[in-house]
Amino acid sequence: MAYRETERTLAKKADTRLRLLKAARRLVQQGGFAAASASAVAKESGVASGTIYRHFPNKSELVAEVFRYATEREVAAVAQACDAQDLAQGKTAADKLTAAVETFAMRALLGSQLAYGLIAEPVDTRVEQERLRYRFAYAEIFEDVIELGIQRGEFVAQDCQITAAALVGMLAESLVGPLSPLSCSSKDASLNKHHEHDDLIHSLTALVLRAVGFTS
Amino acid sequence: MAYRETERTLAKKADTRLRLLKAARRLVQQGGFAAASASAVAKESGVASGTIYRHFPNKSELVAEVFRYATEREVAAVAQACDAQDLAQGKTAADKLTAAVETFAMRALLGSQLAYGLIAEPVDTRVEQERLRYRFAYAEIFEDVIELGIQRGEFVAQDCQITAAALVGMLAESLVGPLSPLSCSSKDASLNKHHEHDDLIHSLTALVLRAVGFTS
DNA sequence: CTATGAAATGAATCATGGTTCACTTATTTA
DNA sequence: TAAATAAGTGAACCATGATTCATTTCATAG
Repeated sequence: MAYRETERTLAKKADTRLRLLKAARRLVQQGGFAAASASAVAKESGVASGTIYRHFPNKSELVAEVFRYATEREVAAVAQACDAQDLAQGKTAADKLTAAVETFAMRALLGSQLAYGLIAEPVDTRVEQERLRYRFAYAEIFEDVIELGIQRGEFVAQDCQITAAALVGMLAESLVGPLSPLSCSSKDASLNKHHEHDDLIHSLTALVLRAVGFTS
Repeated sequence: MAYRETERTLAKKADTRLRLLKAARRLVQQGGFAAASASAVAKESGVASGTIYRHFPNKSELVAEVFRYATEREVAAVAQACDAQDLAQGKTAADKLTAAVETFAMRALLGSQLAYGLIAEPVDTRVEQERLRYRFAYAEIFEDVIELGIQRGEFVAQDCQITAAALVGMLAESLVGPLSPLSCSSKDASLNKHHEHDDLIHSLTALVLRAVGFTS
């Protein structure tokens, strides 16, 4: 015999795989999923196009993994912001919901290209599956908070699932959808951006609180 | 000289063009825009694929025209439902908004494949432009009603544009989005469909009224 | 050094679906 | 009927981008 996988070779393989994923992510962050063609990913990570298929069964799986990874970060951030509003410290369900919306919105506004990719950009069926989970994940966070708010008498009684889905759609449309102030936005050079962002976020939190029937 | 366009030839030409549009629409209603490939449209309307290009500069324009036509019907229906709630007859802005939401929702639920195509299905850039107008058109209807409601003291003061966009996203997501009760829906055979539809619509109207800060 | 298994290469190939165009058919007027 | 003009045809063509695979390079162990 004469060959066996060793730590070193294994590490190198893992490294190449990771390089591919990171290159793809970089491309998505810059130009959306459309910019992450197989050859572009290969070039960006400094390997040949065929190499992709040594590490992934097909391009969709590579992209799906990028999507999943990016997604988990986003959802985790929102969940964390939500959990950080500790009821024991006198915080309310409304505080939790507000934190969730603010976090979602802030992150979407800052990484707008990524947000567009995750939320709105046309993707193939395989990746659309991941997006489905992604939206469900958000909806579940909202659902839990809304349920909590109802139990605590902060929010009006309602079908939490429908409201949660509606909130996801609401945020998606107003933050990255075609009607978003961003995509419609003029030429301004990020001077008033902060103001605009803050205004938008305030409007959205107010809107969401009203939607769940929060009565201050 | 020896040839001139006459009424008959002109009519025949218009007829073929119309046949193409109708065939395309039929395909979209059944299987979304994905089902309306050039050759499918040609086959469905009983002509050769090349004929399409005698009547449209390219496929996108044909599809865009189908989209625009379908869209105008939808928007008109909502606008009309809205206008039908005559303030002089003691109706309120809330009545108008409710009618708009109900109409939007009902139509989306009944023609779900078309709704999916108009609202959510991935389409090419040219058609995406039409979708932009489509969403704007809805948003404008909502915006006007919200403004009216604020003036009349029915709704809370708010940024009407943001709310309007958010409402569009809300309806889109809960009616045809991946989280829609429909796409998640089980196997049920349209027996309880009506109930489900009604429940969903009631939830949505209530949600929307809360969102605009309507206080009954 | 050499045999062996795996990773990398990248030009060639495939798949999909829109678009072209040389040619045929239809309609109209002299 | 002939000339003129336009509509219709559909196989060939093209563009895009994923995928394959014969070949080469690399790492390991005897």
